[in-house]
Amino acid sequence: MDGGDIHLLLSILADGEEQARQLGEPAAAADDEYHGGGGGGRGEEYYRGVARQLQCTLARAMGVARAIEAAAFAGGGASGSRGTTGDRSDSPRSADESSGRTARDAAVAQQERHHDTIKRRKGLPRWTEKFRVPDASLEATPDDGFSWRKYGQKDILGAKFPRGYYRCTYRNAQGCPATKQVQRSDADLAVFDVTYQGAHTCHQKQRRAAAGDQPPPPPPPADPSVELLVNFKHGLKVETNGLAPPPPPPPPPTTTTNFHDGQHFCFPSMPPFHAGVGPLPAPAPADDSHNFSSPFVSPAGSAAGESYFSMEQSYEPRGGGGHFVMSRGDSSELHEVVSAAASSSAVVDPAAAAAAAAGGGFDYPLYHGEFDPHLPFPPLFSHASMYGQYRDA
DNA sequence: CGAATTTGACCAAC
DNA sequence: GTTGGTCAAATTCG
Repeated sequence: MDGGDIHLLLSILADGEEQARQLGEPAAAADDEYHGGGGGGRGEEYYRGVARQLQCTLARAMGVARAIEAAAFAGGGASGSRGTTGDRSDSPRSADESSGRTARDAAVAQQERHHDTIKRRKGLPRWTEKFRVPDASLEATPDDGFSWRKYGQKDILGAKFPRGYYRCTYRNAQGCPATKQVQRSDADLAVFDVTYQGAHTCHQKQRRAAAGDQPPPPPPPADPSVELLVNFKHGLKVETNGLAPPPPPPPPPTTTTNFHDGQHFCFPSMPPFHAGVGPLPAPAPADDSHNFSSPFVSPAGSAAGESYFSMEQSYEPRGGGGHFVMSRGDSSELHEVVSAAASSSAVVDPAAAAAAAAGGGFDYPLYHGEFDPHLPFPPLFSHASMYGQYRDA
């Protein structure tokens, strides 16, 4: 990792700080173009918007931080060759990333524990996000804006629902190593567990790549965060615009998953690992932050009323990496966890705290993250050989 | 017709 | 031996 990433991280954190500040002094920034709903003014929408924005920012920061961390610990040696098909050099995964959660998530966490033996593919960064959908009847899986191709499905021991395996659509075309596993929680049908592995190195437009509809909105404003905020506001309110496809009717299952029933959600699913790892033609930092914010808040994707995703993210610990949790309105808990993990996530601490404060009073989705200080970073470009298949290539 | 999904088989890690 | 993850042929979809 180089200073560049640190720089990026600092930059992102600065954003977060600014956002946190906005939350602190709402009156001021509140109504640029949004005079809230009259009376109380900037009300919740505003706060939510900022809160989410902040969440996005933090997610980004985390992504960068992870990349940095990972790289820092990558020294080891990314071994060399790998077998043809399934090669998995992994390491036991222990810990259950579920700690410091709200009771309501306990169930979900429970499911998570089944993961005792998750096999991981080489040291690709891996993290989990949970999505809670308002309507459990929906079949769709969270759409992060990226295009995925399903390559497998498997029944998992202890889980009612099969786990779907996806890989980036552009794996062959661009050698993108990103993959994800989607599994619906049996404890809570409205919860989807999405485990991502490997960052996207492809250049797909995550915007609505999967959606296939809704034309990409206007060009991103100079300040992504502004757009974010604006979108949030729109999304949260106007949402059910004619634009969004009927939320209730469950869209075709899986595959090029679209979650537009869902909504705006900031999606840290693509931590900028590429920014600091591997010989990638790393995009400019500025670009990065851009990618983070704008894509996920498609106005059209807004969902119904109060229903929006609850997202939780966790970074798989390996041998007990630190972790932090941000949960709404429970700063005490947060503090505990945060402090407990301070050692390894110092970078995020301040931000997390801020976020905690910020989220304290909103429908702030639970946010949970973990770091893996020992994340090995194998040659990012081995994908070709690791999977190197797919007939049509 | 090409692309994406399905699904059983295969393989490697416990 | 069991389980999770991936492969790849067959099938379906657009």
